[in-house]
Amino acid sequence: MRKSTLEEVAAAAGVSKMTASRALRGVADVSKETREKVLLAAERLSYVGNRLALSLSSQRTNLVAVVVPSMSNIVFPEVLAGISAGLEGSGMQAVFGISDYDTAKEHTIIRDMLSWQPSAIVVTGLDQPQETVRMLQNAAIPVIQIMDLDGTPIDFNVGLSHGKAGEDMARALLAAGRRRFGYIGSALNRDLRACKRKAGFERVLNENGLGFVEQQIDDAFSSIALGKHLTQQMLAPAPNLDCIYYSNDDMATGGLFACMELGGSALGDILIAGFNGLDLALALPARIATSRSPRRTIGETAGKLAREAVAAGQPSPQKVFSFVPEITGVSALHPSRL
Amino acid sequence: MRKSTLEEVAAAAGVSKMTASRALRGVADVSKETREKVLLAAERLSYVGNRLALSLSSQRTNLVAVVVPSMSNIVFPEVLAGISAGLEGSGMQAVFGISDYDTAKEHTIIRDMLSWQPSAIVVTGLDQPQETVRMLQNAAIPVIQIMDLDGTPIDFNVGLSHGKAGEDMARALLAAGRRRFGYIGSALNRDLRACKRKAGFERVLNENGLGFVEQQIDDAFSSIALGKHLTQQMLAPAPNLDCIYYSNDDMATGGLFACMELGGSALGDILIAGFNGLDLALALPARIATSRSPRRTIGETAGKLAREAVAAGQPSPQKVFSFVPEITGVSALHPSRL
DNA sequence: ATGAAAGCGCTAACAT
DNA sequence: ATGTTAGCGCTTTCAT
Repeated sequence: MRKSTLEEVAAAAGVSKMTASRALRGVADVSKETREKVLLAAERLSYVGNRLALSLSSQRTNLVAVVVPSMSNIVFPEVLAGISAGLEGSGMQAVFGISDYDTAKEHTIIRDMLSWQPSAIVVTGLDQPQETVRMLQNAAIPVIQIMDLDGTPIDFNVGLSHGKAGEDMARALLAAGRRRFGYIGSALNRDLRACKRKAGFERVLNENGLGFVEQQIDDAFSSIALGKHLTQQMLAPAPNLDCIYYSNDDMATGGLFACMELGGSALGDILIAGFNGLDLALALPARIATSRSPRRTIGETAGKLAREAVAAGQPSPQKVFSFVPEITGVSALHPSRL
Repeated sequence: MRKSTLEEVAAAAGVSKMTASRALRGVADVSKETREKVLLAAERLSYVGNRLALSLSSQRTNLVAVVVPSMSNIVFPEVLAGISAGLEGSGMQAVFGISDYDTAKEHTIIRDMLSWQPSAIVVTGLDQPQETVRMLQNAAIPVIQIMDLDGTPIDFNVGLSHGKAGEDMARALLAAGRRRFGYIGSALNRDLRACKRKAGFERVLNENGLGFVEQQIDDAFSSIALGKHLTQQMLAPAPNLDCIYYSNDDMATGGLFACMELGGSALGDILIAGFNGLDLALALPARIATSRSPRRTIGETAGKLAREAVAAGQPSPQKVFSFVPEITGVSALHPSRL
């Protein structure tokens, strides 16, 4: 069965293409009778409009392009769900691409997405290579950079400072009496935001005459299993640690599981600290420290920005939307160790 | 800065639109000199082709529409990543939509996606309402229904039988000596596949003269926190159970955490059984039973099917791709209770 | 190897 | 309230 066109619907309804178009779109100045005739014809032919033609003709799309680095932990899916929610009711459609934390791939994906003439584009982070930035600037649409705040935005910026998140966590842990820190991370060469958190954390340690006593860093992407494995490696020689800072909650959860299996002092004495405030982390049977990243809200804000920037005569005057993650689960050192 | 068009590139290169088009696409019969002139001009104008025009003109898109019910646990993001991977290198682009387990919303989303004239469409499940099925059939493109196998597919079908998954898990648990079962689930009115698993499980229990001793079912969507909460509710009166079957691994993980906090007999004696085989479930500090759904593979298979159905002269002759989830973590009942 | 003409399906702008 | 004309930016087809 061939797809039917507006022309066929119009013919079936005995009106012109234009009248059929207006009736279908619910535009003013179509008599009730005519509208019903057209709607009926469309129904009978199971007509589905062709957005390619619509958008080409009207010079506008309802598309928002979104590029995220990964789908393998729950953080970015939540951002995407937030964007979808922020767009809901606006008639706009998010189109997603996954860069796998690869800047070359990201460039290609952005290029492909731009070729669909989206009305706005959301990209993750502020550290795109120059040629990607140039391409985004040339696109002449609102560019919304999300998650990170540490850098120079092209246009709109919604996120948090990961450097500061690391600093804040370090300060909170120091205030709780922690002094002997380990660090466990992964894929730091690709996950720049995890890097910035680590750098911020280390900055504060250094200011206090401290540093990481132990480090375990792996090239693979973060996962619970990897966090568990690296923690086992770190704790095997029974180092004198009272806290381990992880690159994120997945890794930290693995760390907690490792401690639970080791039992004894590992569990009680070493505070596990992560980042994200995943639902998982909050439901864990033992407390871990974490900073809650407002990823859903970041998505929603980006979605709303996109619709405003497109719909209204004038886009939002506010360019930067800054969030500060809330720190939870920081417990004081066990009295016996003070 | 206005977006430049092919015409402008052609003018800048001193050739016709057609030649520029051929040069840009790398089509045969363009002299090397000319090609380079065009490429240079395109580069200078930072030309990005307009896919709307391309697709309208050529009557084909590189789009694969994908509709999933949710992004709030890791299962569907993994399916999406699989689809992206299965499409990689084909030049095709996946476009995602989220239905929130709402069939009306699903209908609208599918309609919207079809208006972009995708080359294939991937939808979750086999239980779309009739009018949605009709719309899909009228679209005259390959329809790939994923995840579920229990029902009548429109065209291609990639997934597993959830009824059978429930049956198999029940048999495995019975074989391990379990007899007193509880059930904990959520959103069963919307998550039809969880329903089918429960029904299959119950079927086998009934065949063996058994049934669920206790049930806790909530309307909210599944989450670790909800699984934990419902488990606490179920275990508060200390019922005599040796196994709890959960609607999925998120719920089951919450159940395990509840047991860990309760400690004592709850932890050792009650086997927690879920569904999906999440990485999380496999790294947990105590074993839970689960069936590993091959969600990534399902996604990849769907992606490959889409590209084959579109690219090749003839699409895959195989219409149904059936997977059987592997069951792990079923432990025998503690000897003292036999 | 290159170009000109026609048209994809729709809407904007301008009649009537 | 309805219709007509032109054109969105590209590719297809047919010339040359």
